[in-house]
Amino acid sequence: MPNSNTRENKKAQVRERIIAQALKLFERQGYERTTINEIAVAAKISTRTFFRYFPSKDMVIFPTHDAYIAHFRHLLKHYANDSSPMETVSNALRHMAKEYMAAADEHLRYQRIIGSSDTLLARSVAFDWQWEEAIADVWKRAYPRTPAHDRRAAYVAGAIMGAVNALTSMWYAGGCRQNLLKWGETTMELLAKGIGGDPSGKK
Amino acid sequence: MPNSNTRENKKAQVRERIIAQALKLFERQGYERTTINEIAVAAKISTRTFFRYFPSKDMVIFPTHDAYIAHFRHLLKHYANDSSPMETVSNALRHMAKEYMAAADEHLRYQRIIGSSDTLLARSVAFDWQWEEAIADVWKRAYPRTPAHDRRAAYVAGAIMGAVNALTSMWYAGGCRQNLLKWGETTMELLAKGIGGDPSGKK
DNA sequence: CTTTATTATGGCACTTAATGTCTATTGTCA
DNA sequence: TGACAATAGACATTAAGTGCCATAATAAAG
Repeated sequence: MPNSNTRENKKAQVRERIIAQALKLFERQGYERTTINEIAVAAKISTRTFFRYFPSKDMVIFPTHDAYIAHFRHLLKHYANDSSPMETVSNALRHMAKEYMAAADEHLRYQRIIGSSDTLLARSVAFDWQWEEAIADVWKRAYPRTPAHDRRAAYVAGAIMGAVNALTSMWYAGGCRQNLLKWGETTMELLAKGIGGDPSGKK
Repeated sequence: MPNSNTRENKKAQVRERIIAQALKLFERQGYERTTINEIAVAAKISTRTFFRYFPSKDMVIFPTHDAYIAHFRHLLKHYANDSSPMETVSNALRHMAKEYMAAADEHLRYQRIIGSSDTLLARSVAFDWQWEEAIADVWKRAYPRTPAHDRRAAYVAGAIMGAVNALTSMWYAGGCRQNLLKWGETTMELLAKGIGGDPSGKK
């Protein structure tokens, strides 16, 4: 008997099976109309076991979000020595945009499910706050820690993430076919130069 | 027999009673640990009747949000003839900031409850999208309807709402004691001039 | 290879949110 | 007053989520 079927291996398999079956069901019949029991049957486990792998139904959809945020924080660190906070964040976002475009199909699949349920939509926003926090930290590290600077860091991070969210939701709406990277650069440029101007003439 | 105690009147009374009792319970023992049954008992109705007044537990907290958004849209219309979209939105937000400060206690009360529950926190963000949409509409109306302009409208609205959210959440965190209006003006100025600059020297 | 300790799983009962159905009540109007 | 529609309550049901205990699978030790 080979050691290959060790406990962790098996657990990972079950986990993947739950996710795969759940996504299939969500796509076919909608998130709300899929019961945990159905998922359990499809994944050949008991409903009780489902809750040993995921704390709730919605968390089947967000298993990788923490990893994404960690990755983003890592990128911010990598670009930390760039000329300005704005450059650091821009470069990290550029990097993420490329990766998102490379895995567009998978992102689109998840986003279709999330977009079809108010519950999931609301949950997904909660994750965005962590991105915002990561961006704010860049500004906080770049300037002396005064209340005014910290406030500014929060405004700036909020504005960037607000724009990025608007950006990505349009990208998703268009089936991830547009050039996210280009849109992102336009957006960051807009934020850097100020949003008050008149766009006529250019573009 | 006076028309005063008509059906609608009675319904409104029950509705207010539910809200008042629910808020009291939420504050005392937390949102999650308060059951609908407890609310029903406190409001002297059956649990079934609760759901005739509110579609779900969380909607007891957001009964006025739609009204706020309608009010905001009205203000945007009122300032629509200002020199630029940015001015229109700034003025409307200034107006809202003053009103928020005037009713700080009530806002703080609600925010305390919302902030204590992930569910409510996630839900409240869903309402913000409507504000964002209203802002985007101002830009869309101001410029010819091309995809590029519409995208720009979405970025700008996202950035403004992102910054405003960061702003208000700090205001709430500080117990609504700071000058929201002043913070708001600083923020809008920052967005207008561009967030890429170096804040050193000023402030 | 057998025994023992550890850990995952399944079954069961229970709580709570939410919804449908049926019945009783209560205002409203002729 | 009596008929009608709106409203509330009681009861049953589905589904999410949790605690508890018995058991099956696995790893470690003898």
